[in-house]
Amino acid sequence: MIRIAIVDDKITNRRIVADKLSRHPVFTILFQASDGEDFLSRMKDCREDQQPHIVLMDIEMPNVNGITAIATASSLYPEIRFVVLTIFDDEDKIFNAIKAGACGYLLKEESGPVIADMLTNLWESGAGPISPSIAYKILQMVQAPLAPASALNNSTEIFHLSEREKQILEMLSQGFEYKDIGNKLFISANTVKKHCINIYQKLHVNSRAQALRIAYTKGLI
Amino acid sequence: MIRIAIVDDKITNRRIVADKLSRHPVFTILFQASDGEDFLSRMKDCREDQQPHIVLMDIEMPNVNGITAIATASSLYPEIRFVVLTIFDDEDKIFNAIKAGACGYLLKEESGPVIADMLTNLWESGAGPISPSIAYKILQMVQAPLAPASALNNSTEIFHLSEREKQILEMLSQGFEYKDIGNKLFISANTVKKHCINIYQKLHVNSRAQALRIAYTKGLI
DNA sequence: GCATAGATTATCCAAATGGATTATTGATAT
DNA sequence: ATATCAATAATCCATTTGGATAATCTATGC
Repeated sequence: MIRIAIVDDKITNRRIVADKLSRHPVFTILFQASDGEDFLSRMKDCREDQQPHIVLMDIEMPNVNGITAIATASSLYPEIRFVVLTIFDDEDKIFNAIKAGACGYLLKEESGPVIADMLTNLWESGAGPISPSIAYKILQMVQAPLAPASALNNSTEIFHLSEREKQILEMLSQGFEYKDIGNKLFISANTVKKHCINIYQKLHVNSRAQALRIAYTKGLI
Repeated sequence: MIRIAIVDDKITNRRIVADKLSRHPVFTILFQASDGEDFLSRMKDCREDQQPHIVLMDIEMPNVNGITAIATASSLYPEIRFVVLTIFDDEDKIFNAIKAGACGYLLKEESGPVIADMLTNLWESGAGPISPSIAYKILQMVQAPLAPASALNNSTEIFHLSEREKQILEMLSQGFEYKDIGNKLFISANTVKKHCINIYQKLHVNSRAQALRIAYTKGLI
């Protein structure tokens, strides 16, 4: 039984996909979420043995978009496979999603059997649904470690951290505590703390260790 | 003025190197340490603007050996350059030191001018002293990301973490707190905490964030 | 000009963390 | 058989952290 979660801001879209999947008895629709924010908060109070195996995620959504949601959740829940659900084949967005941690993508208008086939294949063999053109771009990215920060290291932007916040996250990763950072930056420890809490909110986590996990695994530092 | 620290368990060795360097007015011998343990503890109460620029480190030492000391300190103090001081050209040990974060090595019997030249060059151009055969091994390591955990990922061993400790460090990195980990492993949160404190001692740090930095940057997880 | 966002600071409070210490058990090694 | 080590657990205590809330000040943009 493959547990699925569907994240899309349009209820009709969610229903269409859910319908397609419900014809196949291997799938259970665990829950549906209306945006990235909603999804992340549902994941937080989700028992670990009841987490989805696969999450189908729309990209364009209010509050927290699909890219950011995948970037956050794929760090926090490394077991879960994230598949982007798109209407059209927007290579750049999908490419960003892959970098954020998605394992592939599906077109919404794909037929029920095709979707079911792709997802069971993902479940059984671990191979995510990826088009040849995207696959080639990824290959290039991996084969060119010479390429500067540009390709791999600009994930900071998708979390919308301010310069000050990036700076403080960096210092957190170096093991400094509030008052150390305050001393170095000539600001109060209270301010540092406030920045940290803001950072956690942007990363949708609630501890330093979780923030650092995202920072390290997504190359924010 | 280049600030130097010398770490060697034999006082005569330290004195010889210190003498060679003191003939060149660019160098200041900041301090000497008698082993890795001693070195790390001196670093802890070392004002940041008074840290050494370059550390000359022997490998074979009691308490904490040079490899472990470099692995720890190069994570905690990324600005500092570590140069291994060896008597003979033991490729394997040097290679391990490079993996741990050393930027090169020097033979102890090298003449004063040669050592001075190597170190000023390191200081000015960033190029550490490395022999061609070691350089080749490093090239292979970088060019073969296919190679499994063997080459890059077995740094766990140099910190002598027990299986349980590795397991708990892993869970710490996932952002779990004491009681979560206790629940998952069916042990008390107090025990988890005890393990953590033992881990910190082995990594020579005193906070979770610092331990995670070492874990991430040295591939322990 | 006014709205908005970022940076700054503070206070109160509950919870988590780090450190020191002690003790028991089981396995391993000398 | 005895010493050592790893894992387990508890207690006490000081410090650090996370969260909520409120306020001020400065750019920046419309």
